[in-house]
Amino acid sequence: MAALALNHLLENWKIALRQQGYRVTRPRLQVMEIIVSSETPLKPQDIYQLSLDLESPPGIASIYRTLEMLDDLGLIQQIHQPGGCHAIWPAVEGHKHLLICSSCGQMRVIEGNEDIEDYINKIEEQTGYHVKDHWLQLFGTCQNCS
Amino acid sequence: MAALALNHLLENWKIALRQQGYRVTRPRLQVMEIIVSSETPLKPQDIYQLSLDLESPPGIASIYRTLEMLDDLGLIQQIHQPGGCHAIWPAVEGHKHLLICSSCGQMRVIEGNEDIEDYINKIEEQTGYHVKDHWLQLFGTCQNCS
DNA sequence: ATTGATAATGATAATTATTATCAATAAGGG
DNA sequence: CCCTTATTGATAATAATTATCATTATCAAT
Repeated sequence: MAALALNHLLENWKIALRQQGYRVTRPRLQVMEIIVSSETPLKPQDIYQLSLDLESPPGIASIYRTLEMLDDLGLIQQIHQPGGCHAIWPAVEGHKHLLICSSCGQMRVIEGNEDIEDYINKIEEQTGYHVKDHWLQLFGTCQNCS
Repeated sequence: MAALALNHLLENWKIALRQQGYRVTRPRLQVMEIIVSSETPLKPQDIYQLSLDLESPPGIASIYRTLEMLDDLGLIQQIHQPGGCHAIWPAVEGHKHLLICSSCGQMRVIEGNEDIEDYINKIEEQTGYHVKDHWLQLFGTCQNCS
């Protein structure tokens, strides 16, 4: 991330904190700087390890508290990666997609579709990435629950 | 899941175990039955709780060991749900999608696209679900790593 | 069907991750 | 520069997962 955009994001976060009545403290700033400076998604323990290089690192509890605050403010989001979640389901063949009811938890597996392939091809052209796999999950309400 | 399809899946799993030299034991059967009978994705502790209703429930360690085995055999997959992962990233506005390099971990945020909307509309018609949100993540190799 | 080699189990200790507690500290309005 | 009180750090408590090891049970070979 470019340093300018990075500082801009950090300034916006500080403003958001003050607007919601949160104090801008050194431990919070340390955690926020680590997050916005990172090229990759970080877990709480990742942040803790990185913070140990600082002169006066925050306590582990403050890291969790800061993450909870940032989440409440909608300033961070979860990233779902292979190995990251512990809920399991029988494996399905090929590129099926998942449809989950937010109300009752029921899950349906639906056929993958070429519509997505077109989209992925476009992204590969635009970014130079070679896409090998994709996950699509849809969240909503099933007929029973609506 | 219909009882017939359920039993068929379980039989296939037992065959897969034997083919790979794993023994088919009672604790493994108990865990596998709970998984294939479930309407919703289950976490290890969910399975443990459900197993306590059985006459002679497996030990917690056997549940984790069975899950590891099923994962090695490719018979189960992880399901990613809200609150399930702990990796975080600055929140993005709107329906952006994620492009993650499997090699270096670098992540890019890309614009959501109407191509996906068409696909979702089709799914809503087919299933009767009302889709409120979606996640799309693409995994591959960035230009640097390829 | 019985035996025997050994994979697998159960019980539990150890480890790791997260949350709760509370006296001491520091942010920021007045 | 105070004063109020939100926040912190240290650590205890809780929860989840993994490791250990003597005992048990599977299943191939007889």
